[in-house]
Amino acid sequence: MTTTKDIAAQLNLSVSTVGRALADDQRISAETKFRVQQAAEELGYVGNRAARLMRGERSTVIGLVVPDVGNSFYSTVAHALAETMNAHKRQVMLCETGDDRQAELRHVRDLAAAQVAGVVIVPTPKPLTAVARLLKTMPHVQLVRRVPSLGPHWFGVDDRTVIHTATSHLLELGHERIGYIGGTRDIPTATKRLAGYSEALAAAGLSSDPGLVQLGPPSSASHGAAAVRALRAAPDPPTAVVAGSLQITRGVLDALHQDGTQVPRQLSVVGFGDEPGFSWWGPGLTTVALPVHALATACGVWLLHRLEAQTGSGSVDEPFASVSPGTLVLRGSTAAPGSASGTTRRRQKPETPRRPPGSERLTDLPA
Amino acid sequence: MTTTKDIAAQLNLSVSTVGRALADDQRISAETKFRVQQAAEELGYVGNRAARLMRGERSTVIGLVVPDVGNSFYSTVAHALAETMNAHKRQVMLCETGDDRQAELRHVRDLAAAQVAGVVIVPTPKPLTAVARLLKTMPHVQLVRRVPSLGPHWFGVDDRTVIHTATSHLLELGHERIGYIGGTRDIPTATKRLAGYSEALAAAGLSSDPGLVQLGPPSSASHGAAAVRALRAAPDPPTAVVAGSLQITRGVLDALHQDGTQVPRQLSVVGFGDEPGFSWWGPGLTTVALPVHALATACGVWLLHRLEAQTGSGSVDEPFASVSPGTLVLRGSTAAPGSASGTTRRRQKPETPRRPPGSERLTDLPA
DNA sequence: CTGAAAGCGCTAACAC
DNA sequence: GTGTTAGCGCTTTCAG
Repeated sequence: MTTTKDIAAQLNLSVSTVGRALADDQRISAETKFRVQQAAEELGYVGNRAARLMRGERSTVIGLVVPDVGNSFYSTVAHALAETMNAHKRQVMLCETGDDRQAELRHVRDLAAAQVAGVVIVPTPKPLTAVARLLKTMPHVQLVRRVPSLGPHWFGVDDRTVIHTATSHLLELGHERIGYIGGTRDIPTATKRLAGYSEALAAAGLSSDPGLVQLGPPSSASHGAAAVRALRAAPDPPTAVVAGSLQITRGVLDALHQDGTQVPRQLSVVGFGDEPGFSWWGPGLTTVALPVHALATACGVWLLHRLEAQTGSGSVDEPFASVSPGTLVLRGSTAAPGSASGTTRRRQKPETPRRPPGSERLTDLPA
Repeated sequence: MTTTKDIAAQLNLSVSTVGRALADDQRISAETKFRVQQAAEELGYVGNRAARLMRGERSTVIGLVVPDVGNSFYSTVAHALAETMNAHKRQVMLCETGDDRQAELRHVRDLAAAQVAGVVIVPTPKPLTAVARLLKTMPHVQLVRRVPSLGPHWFGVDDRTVIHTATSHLLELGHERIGYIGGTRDIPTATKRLAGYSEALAAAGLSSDPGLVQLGPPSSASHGAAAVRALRAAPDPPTAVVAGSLQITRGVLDALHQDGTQVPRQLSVVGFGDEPGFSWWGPGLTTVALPVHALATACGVWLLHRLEAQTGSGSVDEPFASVSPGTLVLRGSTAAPGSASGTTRRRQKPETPRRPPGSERLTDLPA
């Protein structure tokens, strides 16, 4: 590795002159600057970030802590953040927790050791207290999931409303036995979603039947598959189901496809999140689309703003939270229970598409 | 930020004693060690990586340079690598190029400045020469795409064979007019894939009709959509198409779904890569599955091995290249041209699934 | 067993 | 316009 010293030696200059020349300092003669640039290029000089960091310069690295980038939800987040940070000459350090608290702690500790400028974190359900302590020492925002102990700054979706809307849609179609497949109650997000479901039922004057609720790991497609089969196999099966996470949706779709279940005739389905392929599934999946990319971008921009503001007057530290409503995308997987259309219509008959292309209806949710 | 100095002051010790205690050095008394550990915990001490780096310690960070993590192909790569590095207490720095050479250079320069231990890179089509120069100074491997100027180490798939097999499958079914939708020739990978297509045709004694080949940006779904529509609209349209990239496959599927094209009756389709959802598309997509996760993991493991070997005798630097064959997954989207089954069979009739679940045939390709 | 000192690469005072 | 010096936090001689 070439250093400023090397290039100083080669040109018979002092290191400081070289440093100043590279920093384009006013008081260095144009000629010296040129010679230095030349030599630097020639020797393949690359400034040493570690040294600069030690001198107190702020790092340009942002930590991103997510459960799993393999999950397309989080890969979208990673992409959006990388994009945003890239535009501001910053780097992203990728950390996967696999929803394991120990792994989360290790990563946050590493980020602290690396002196990162800031952190965007999708926390595990119940982070260790050490994580909270460490995060206090660096600017950070929570994304999607929100754990109060980690701080007030958060960007996410309105989970309660999202599932409420999904459930209400089915209620409006006339369904009375609506199943819900979601994450376990230890995850705050999952609790809110479950509440949205229950409240929608309550608002319609229906009592919620515990037999219609299946909770399990939210990041597991197999939970979704098993749960929808369990619901269908029950003595008094639901006429519709709401999926409470992206992976659960995947599992449900796979199971129904494999079992040859007729949707929406035998069962109406509302998904969570909108992925490439959800529109081709059976009659097209009615689902709640979430503005993941926009959310992550907003989160990144906010963090950047905070970092820059912090450099000046350190007063822009007021708690901030942002919620995005989802968007209900109406496709073919939902219909009135036992409806005529559901029984007579051939599912996905290619000659006569149910709707012309691009005619999907989008319904904005109330904030 | 607490430093060793702070904790030394608090305990009336010297920094060196504290350092040794934290490093669990032999010659420090158990009691002193304990007190130091205590104080460190209490003050929330986190070792400063930058300082250690300056002392010549190797970084634990690995750079990952990809076109776009939003692309599920690369998000799988990122996941696999994060997982692998995580298991070895290493971090991953995520860099997106968007297939832009300037962005690629900036990122590689940043990685060099950060003194990363190694780099896994999916290079842009024609990297700037500065990128090659920089990469020479650090251990690196190319992934998927291969550019000779960047070095000999590479992990990828056998692109030629993959598309050759896809094409041969259609030829065996009796197709004679087979379209190919791929990436432009400036991308090495795309060139090899095109060669696989041409060679398969040649081997069957068919001359390749330039009108059946549509080249464009490989990461653009809209290219795939436009291309398949163009092929179908041509005076003498193909009876089958092969898609030459993941995003192209997505575009093709979307277009055919929107247009209500009957697959495989009107057109047989072979995809590239296997994604969640490809099995539900229409009659199920016949496609070439690629072992992306395994490939990226192998790549990561190799790099780790190299890094550790390098510490000892620096002789394990022999060129290495690994190719993985794909796996042809046979589903419903391919059939003989104008075949009886294609014309009479109802597409994806749910009551009687074409095949029982899990009965997809997998065909291993020859290496 | 512990302390003092040097130095990694860089920059910001402080000379001249 | 350029050189000298000091010090960021840590490890690692070399002395006690």
